[in-house]
Amino acid sequence: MAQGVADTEMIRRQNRQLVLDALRRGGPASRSQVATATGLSNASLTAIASDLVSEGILAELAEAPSEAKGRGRPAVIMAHRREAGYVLLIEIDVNRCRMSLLDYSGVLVDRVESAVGPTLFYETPPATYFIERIGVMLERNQEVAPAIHSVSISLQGILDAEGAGLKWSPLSRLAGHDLAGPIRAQLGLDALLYKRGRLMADGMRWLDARLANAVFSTIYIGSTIGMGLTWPAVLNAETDVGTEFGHLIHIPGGALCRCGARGCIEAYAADYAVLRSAYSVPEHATPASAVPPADYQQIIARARHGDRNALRAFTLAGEAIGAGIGRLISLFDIDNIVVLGPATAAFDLMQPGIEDAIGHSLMGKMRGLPPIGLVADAGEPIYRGLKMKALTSLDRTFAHRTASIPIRRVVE
Amino acid sequence: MAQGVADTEMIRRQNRQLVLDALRRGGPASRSQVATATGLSNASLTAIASDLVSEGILAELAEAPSEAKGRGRPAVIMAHRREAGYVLLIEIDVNRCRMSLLDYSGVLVDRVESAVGPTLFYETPPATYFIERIGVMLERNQEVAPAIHSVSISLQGILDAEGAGLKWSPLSRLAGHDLAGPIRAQLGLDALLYKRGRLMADGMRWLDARLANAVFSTIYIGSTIGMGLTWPAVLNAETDVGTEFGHLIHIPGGALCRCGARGCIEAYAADYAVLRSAYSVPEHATPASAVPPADYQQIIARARHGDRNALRAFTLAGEAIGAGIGRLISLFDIDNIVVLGPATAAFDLMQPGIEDAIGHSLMGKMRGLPPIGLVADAGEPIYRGLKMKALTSLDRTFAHRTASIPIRRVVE
DNA sequence: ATTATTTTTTTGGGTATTGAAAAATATCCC
DNA sequence: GGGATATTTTTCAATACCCAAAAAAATAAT
Repeated sequence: MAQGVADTEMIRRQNRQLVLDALRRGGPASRSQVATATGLSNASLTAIASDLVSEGILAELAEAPSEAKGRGRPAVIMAHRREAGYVLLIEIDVNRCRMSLLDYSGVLVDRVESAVGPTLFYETPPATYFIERIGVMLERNQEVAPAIHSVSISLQGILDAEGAGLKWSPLSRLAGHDLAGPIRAQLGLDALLYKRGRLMADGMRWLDARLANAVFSTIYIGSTIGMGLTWPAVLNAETDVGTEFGHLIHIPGGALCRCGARGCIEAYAADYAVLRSAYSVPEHATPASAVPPADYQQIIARARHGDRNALRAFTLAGEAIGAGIGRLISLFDIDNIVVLGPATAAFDLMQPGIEDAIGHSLMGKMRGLPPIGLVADAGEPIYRGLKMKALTSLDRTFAHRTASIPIRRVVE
Repeated sequence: MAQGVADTEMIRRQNRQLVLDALRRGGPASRSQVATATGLSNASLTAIASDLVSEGILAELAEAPSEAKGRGRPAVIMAHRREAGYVLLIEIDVNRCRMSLLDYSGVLVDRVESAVGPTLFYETPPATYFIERIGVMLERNQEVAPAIHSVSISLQGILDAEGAGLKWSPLSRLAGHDLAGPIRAQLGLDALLYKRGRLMADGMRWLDARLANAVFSTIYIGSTIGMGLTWPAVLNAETDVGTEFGHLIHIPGGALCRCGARGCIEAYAADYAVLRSAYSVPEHATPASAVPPADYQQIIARARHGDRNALRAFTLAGEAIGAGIGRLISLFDIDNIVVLGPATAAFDLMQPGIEDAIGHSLMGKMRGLPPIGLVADAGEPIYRGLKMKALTSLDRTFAHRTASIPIRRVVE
């Protein structure tokens, strides 16, 4: 019931998607390589590939890779046709807004970066701001502008159920507005909103081959706490969970969080929380609005020199993270955890607290602490996650090949 | 990649499943009724139904429902052919073990109940016990025994990743053994293990039509705390999450739980915890091994008469549940919650604590408390959930109609 | 009897996949 | 240079499935 009637068109749609996915994952390949990768027969690949090429979705590369020259009919390498479509990516955080224009093969075509101030959205409604910024990009790339299919936006906060806006965000005044609606209305572009924490996890799946088929969670620890949870993709289902790990209550009535609640994990483990603890500021004191990286580094240095208060601050942070992981693994079967962000530099200082907290929960004792990897730079996973979301969404559109969605060609 | 190649056989498999599902959900129906229910054409239904009937999976009912007599060719009502296969259900808890033998239409064929004592598995290894009990049932039903496809077992505790046994259980010595293996080896039956909390949620989806398409959670509050989380079924994916809500840490280092950890939700909200609080026993005192229902009722009565300690006990319980719900909705988008078990009688006493705790978390403030339904009897949802799991698993087997899995017929 | 009505089956057309055979296009080697 | 060999692609014939429309079946109403 949940799924509809299966018919012959659906077969083709699914197999087209299989082909596009294989190329997305494995890069340019010949028909027979794709056939073995997907499990489809060569005959089917002839049919599917010739459709995709004639529809302008795939292109045949003129030059075969020189190393692979052997006897026999030379393989024709196929790849995503770059001009088949374009996607626009927007990453926004407290400091900057970065826009990237990518072609269908994932190559960066243009990029615009702008500074974001704390009062930006006091002056300009978010949708207006995004539309203006996108306008700049469209202006700069007028030839390909009509071929842009969607705008994918990376955001922090809590998405609303429709994915049209945010219900809450650490960026002042960003939440509470419909973003997708105005963008669609004024620019005719589909806006796809993604939670930053989730993109981090998706990005890691693409960046680290060992994670390709794992169920894992990423935890970003910096000025906020962001968590993402991801399962291996099942062709149809988008296994997505709207997680808000940083504001999971660690200790009821505990330390004051930036969000206004008390006892959130963030209020113990974010940079401002560590500083607060390290300087023995009461935990109910208003959180600092921003922590200079140097200050955080200084606390790390102090802790490494044996400063009790600094060490205690990281222990408290570790306990909050550990208890959070304990709660997480009580609810999900997780194979791996990847910790990202500035706090990776202090991970060894938090580790005892983490392990201690894990050991105090039943599920922690049962399952043990999953292996934890460290990745200092969170920017790359976010970008990769956003990029692959946008491109695979385009793949899906193209796989459907309903005549009603004509492929917009730019160059002829 | 994750999903395989789609071909014409898969279409039929999927559409057969659609037909079987429609009958499972809507009860016996004619070909044209099923056609409109599934969206398949009448022509396809003729083909699919005639296959299913000739394979002995469906049966045509001799008598059409008398009320529906009108002009025109009379409809031929089809239903699951009862003798197509059988399933065995086992529900085990601290008090009893109940075995039910069901035919393919879901009708109860035989039932055996036995008492379970606290030391049962000290004397007999669990697998041995189950095999012996199943043996009794097979003995009593020798004619249909060869047609039993699987044994589905409802258990409390933490399932291992393979679903072959438990990693932990509140029943002494039940965990840590392979259950599915020996049952398969000695009886040739597939054993399917299910977490009781999860079955409760699945069962409620079948029992309450309003929940049919909801994302919801059930919370059992009694001598243990059991949570289940369920999403509307997507044909292929089994959206299952191995949840252990009762032993989610509520307050790190807090009240002593039966599991040995400190601060679990259970240690505040289970019956023994309420008694402990109400009698002002220190929260680190060893939990009572069992609480007579009358004792629990008495605390409820006291609270209703204004007894401060009793009221406080339920407030603490409510806060633990509420904080747990707050954590749950921080990680999942949940439309509804159903509370089951003995504590429903005291729900109004816990409600202020629940609402208070929810209001203290960011996500609670954002999303608000989801509507909560109360169902006193948890037995019925568990049974229904287990039954439907077993039968739909059989449906899936039959939908596959690979020639290698012959339909075992009993009566000829 | 004949007509109207409703369900089910049959028929014809269209689209998929696949294995096997054929075609295409290189390199190898004398 | 020309035949042998090797690989990749394409073509072909067989088979499976779905659907719309037409036909058949089976009953009630007139």
